[in-house]
Amino acid sequence: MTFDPKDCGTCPIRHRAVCARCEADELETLDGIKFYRSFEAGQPVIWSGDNMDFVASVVTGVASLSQAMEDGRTQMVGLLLPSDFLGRPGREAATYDVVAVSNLTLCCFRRKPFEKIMLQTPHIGQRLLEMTLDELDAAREWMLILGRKTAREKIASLLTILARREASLALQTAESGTSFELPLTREAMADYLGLTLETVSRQMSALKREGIVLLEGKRKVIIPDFDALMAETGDDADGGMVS
Amino acid sequence: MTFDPKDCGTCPIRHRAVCARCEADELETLDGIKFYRSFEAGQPVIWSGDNMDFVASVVTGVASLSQAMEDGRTQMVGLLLPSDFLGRPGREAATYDVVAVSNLTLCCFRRKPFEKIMLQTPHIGQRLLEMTLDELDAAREWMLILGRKTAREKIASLLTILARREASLALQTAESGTSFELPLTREAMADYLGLTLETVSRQMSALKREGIVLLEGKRKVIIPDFDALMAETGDDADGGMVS
DNA sequence: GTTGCGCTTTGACCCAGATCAAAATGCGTG
DNA sequence: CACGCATTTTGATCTGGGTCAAAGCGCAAC
Repeated sequence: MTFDPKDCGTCPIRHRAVCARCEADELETLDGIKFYRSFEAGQPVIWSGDNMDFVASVVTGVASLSQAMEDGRTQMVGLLLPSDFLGRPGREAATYDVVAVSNLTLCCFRRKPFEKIMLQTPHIGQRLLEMTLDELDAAREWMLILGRKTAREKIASLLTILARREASLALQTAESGTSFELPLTREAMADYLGLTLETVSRQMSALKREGIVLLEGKRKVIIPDFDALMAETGDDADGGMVS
Repeated sequence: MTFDPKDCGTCPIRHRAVCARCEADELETLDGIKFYRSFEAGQPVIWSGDNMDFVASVVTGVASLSQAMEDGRTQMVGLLLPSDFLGRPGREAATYDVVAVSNLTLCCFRRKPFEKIMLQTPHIGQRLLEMTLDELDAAREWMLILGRKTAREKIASLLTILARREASLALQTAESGTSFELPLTREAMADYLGLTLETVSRQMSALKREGIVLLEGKRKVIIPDFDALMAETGDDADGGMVS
């Protein structure tokens, strides 16, 4: 449960180019209230309705936010990768179920002190606004996927989103085919896309059969021709996608 | 095209209880760069990709944000009622198609000056963060609707959302049955819910037939028993919904 | 090795909602 | 009032993805 503080180098609320003036104070103050928590794949981080006395930033691993209906239907509504922010300043209770999709490390800040620091350091609020607006754009892209795309387009869209996000993290751009770790089970993919796991499996098999994606082991996805995958998403050829 | 400045009393970025200190300046400065624009029902406000040199707040009427695929499939991704905010500080181009769903009046601020004022008045940024987080919660609720609900549940959910939002605007709480203006065509409802307009029509007819909603004219919706409608949404009986 | 268990794949069938088509309902206009 | 046009309703049929069921496929533990 102990980590090198530099692990939190990804912490996005610190990434500010401007105003070196208060930068030092800010880091210092945030450092004073931060602590790390780790979760194993599959473990719950918090349940909807629980008291949530911290906010956090993902250091490593993947977490999901999801909403469940009482009959068991589940929809994932957020997928948090390293540098993503979890929690809402000013809110007492968690609004969603948060689960560690893979092994997960969070850099947490106790909520009350964090809110106080936010008032003193406009930067943090500004940065948080940026991030929230980006998340909102991503949510809206996701709404198009859920509402209007076919199962095949949904799968292709998810794969391009994951490929892009992992690529931007590990700034290895694709030259001879992109590849990335698929951290999601079939069921998690289904919950992301509003499908059943059987349909996800069938469409993955179809894409594999057609050579649009290759699977290595069960986790590694290889995309020999990214444009060919893009063509299956239903989006414009150019970068019509947000984020 | 001229409006009484107090029309903008709904302008949400001014609603701040705290800090009377800079309140005066803020209002003054914002007033200096604001102007009004009106649109008739059906008119486009801006197309995705267009240069957007303003941000705005809805004064009266309803606007929609939507995304279209090149084959014509359309998904609404935002529905703006009075007091909602339109546009993104720091972004040059519009990301979505914005259409006036009903007659619409916007209180606009030129983007560049607005961004400058934002830097000077942390309030505005804080308020905008609040609003954006609320919108994100709404978007996530919407994702559950799109991904997991049946057509009937989708319709019921939309009606409760509209009833609630209109009620909160015109603080007339329901005593003997709620009622509200339905500003959306069947097609707009379909685009909101990821359905076809035929399915929307059929489900509306079914709810009408069963007495769960009454229609007066073509715009007025009466809900004799709000709980009965709620029971059709698939959500928990208690206020499990956000916003 | 083999047993057990969770995850994934594949198959057979079904149904909610899409699609295609036509009629009905408004409603502004000459 | 009758015409034209957009919107909505209703009907008939089709189909993509859901549902139910049964194998496969690792892989960790013994």
